[in-house]
Amino acid sequence: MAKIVLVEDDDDIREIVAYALQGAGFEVLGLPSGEGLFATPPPDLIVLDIMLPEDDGLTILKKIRQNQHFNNTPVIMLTAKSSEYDKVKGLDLGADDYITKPFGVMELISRIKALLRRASNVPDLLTHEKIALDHNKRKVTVDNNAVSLTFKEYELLHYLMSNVGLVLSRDKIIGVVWGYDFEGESRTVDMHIKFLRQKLGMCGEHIKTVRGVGYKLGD
Amino acid sequence: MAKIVLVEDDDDIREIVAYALQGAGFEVLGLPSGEGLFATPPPDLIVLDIMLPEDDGLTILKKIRQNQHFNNTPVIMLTAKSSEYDKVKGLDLGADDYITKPFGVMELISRIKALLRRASNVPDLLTHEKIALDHNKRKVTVDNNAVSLTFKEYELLHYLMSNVGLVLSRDKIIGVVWGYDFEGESRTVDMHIKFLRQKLGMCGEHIKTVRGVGYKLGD
DNA sequence: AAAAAACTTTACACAAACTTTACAAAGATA
DNA sequence: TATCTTTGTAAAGTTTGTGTAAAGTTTTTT
Repeated sequence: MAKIVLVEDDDDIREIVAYALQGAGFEVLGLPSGEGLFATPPPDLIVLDIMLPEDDGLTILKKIRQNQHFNNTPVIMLTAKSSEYDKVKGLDLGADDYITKPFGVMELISRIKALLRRASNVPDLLTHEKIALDHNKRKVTVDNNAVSLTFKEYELLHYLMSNVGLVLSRDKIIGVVWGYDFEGESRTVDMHIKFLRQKLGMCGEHIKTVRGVGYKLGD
Repeated sequence: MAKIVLVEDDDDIREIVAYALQGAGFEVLGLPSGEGLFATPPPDLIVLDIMLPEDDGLTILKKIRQNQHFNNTPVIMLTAKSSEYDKVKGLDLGADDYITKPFGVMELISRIKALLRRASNVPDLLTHEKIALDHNKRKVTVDNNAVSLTFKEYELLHYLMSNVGLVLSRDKIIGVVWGYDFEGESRTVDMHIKFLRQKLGMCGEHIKTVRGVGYKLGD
């Protein structure tokens, strides 16, 4: 079962949460401070109180992100302040999620599970017909042959493969791939579709034109 | 963070080294003699001057190794004499490493880190193609020939080798290798990639540029 | 204090990636 | 069929990102 380290200075809260997490099937190590956090092998996830006596939570988070062995460990920040500032600051430093006190234990558990799923080194793999896309490696293969794509081509294919069967309008595509501030109206999207179709070889024909609207993959 | 006790009689040296270690993120307790060493819980590591007024360093080391609570604590010996005799004697008694004065502070820090890593039983041998990286010894070889890397070059290569095949964005690289508070936006990362590629010789080409994103090793 | 090493910045060349233009082809409308 | 609209595509034009030399700065060593 997944190992979780819980850093929380308040003894009562720590005990209660630890108990609940154990009840949910996790292996829990509760720590009253960040001390000793790095003394053991990295857990699968860290729950970190933002308000700690010595080193505050953000400092510990920073250390986690700078540590070679811990920097990939997902972190959920626990905070009493719900002010936008703390949220943003925590997220920027690399917290994967945050939750404000008082929080329901069920909510914490479901967020932990979501995060574990997301972070579990199950490679982010999308496939359609003979096309495979590995998002961690940013690598695409057709029938097991590597295909080399440029930045925009890759982003475009990733968007298509994330929405197989759905029609994606030019506007949406431009928004997602080019960014919503993109201006020039022209054949740019079409061009990239063409390049993609070309590079995907016989799989290129799976990208279908929906006249008057946009494009879609499959179906 | 790791607690370190520094036993050194010279006030100046003690202050300077303690300051440097604190700057490196360690919690440091400086002692002018071995007295009081056993009064507190064992630290994560002890730096011990071999030349001390009363009990000399070797005697203290002996006591450390005989003490039930301290005998597993890693010890680095600090010595002015570089004679073989002292080295061997120190090592035989159970010092885990030694370093002769005058020493570079960076060297001390990296040896401390290596020792802490070694003591925390984190396995650390990374290889990729003909590149081998021994994280405990902090040594890199290409096709069994030692390659001498600077601090940042090493950190960068270590990060790459810890994530073979995965694309690492400049942001991530900066975060891990330079620290999240690094500011300057420039060609710094590229420069270090260049140096690395150069030093790795024919293996340099395994570091691949992923245009618009960052770099990756292999695949 | 001087010298060396490590690291960072600047500046610019160049190739890759991206965009536009212009027109051809295909589909829709009447 | 004639006409209008939308999409495909080749080729030319523009922008952007990366590589790298060289100079500048900081840190470490002598």
